[in-house]
Amino acid sequence: MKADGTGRKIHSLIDKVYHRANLELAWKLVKQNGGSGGIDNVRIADFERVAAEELARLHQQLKQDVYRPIPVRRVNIPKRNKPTETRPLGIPAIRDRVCQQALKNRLEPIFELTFSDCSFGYRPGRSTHQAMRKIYREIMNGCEWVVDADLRDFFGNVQHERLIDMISERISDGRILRLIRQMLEAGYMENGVKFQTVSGTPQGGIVSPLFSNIYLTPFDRAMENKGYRLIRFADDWVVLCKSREEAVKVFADAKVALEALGLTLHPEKTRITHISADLNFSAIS
DNA sequence: CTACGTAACAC
RNA sequence: CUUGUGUUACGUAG
Repeated sequence: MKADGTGRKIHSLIDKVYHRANLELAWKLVKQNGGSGGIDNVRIADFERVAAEELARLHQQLKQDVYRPIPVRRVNIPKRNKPTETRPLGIPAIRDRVCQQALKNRLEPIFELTFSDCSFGYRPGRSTHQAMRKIYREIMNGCEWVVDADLRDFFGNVQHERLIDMISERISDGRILRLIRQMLEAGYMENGVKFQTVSGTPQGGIVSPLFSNIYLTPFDRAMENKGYRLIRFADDWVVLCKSREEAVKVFADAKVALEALGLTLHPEKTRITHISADLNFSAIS
């Protein structure tokens, strides 16, 4: 183990994680089969025995470096605001979710230290409320022009090689890096047909939100280095500007920074506004 | 602070 | 077999 090996090995983190997943599954099972008679103790005991076996197998596979994630199950759900459009979820198997949780537990404390102060999405101790407060503070400082932007299919366009490069700046354990690569390249299953994944990190994966912040941190830094007042929540970000001219420049610079990551702006959800309309992360469009 | 549960919000 | 992360509020038990 190298510099990042100060923490526990990933397979030693599995136990706690699995306990949670175990209970969650047991509960689903009870709800499915129980119905009238309440909790069926026999079924839970039976389930927990199988779960314990699965856990032991997972430990063993990770220790011996023979663990392979299976393709995620893809299901398209309608978007909240627009019922016509759908969003592809990639749902990993329970066993793989357990593994991802253990991975996240290990990666998060390391990468939290590298994240920018302007990043508010999916981060412990940070909320939309805090992001809003920062926006209002900048408006009070005289920033009346708002660049309001969204990335086109961000989760689907994460480039595997770039992401792994970024992770390897802090993680030198080759086993962990191989594990991440396998998760990214596991592919997906839709209507019983297997597809390969050339890019993207599955929406529904436990590590995906963390990956999204790792992937966009170079963008955060690039914008900060230009002196822009960026506030980012996942793939949704705003820059507060003192003039319309500055706002126009933000677009050009953002485009360049995003291009390096293989990302483009969503044209319909990206615009410049003046603070006459109200502003928040939900009512952006 | 931990564990179980409910609800809401963001993406 | 509609997922995930994060935040917040509340209830119960330590």
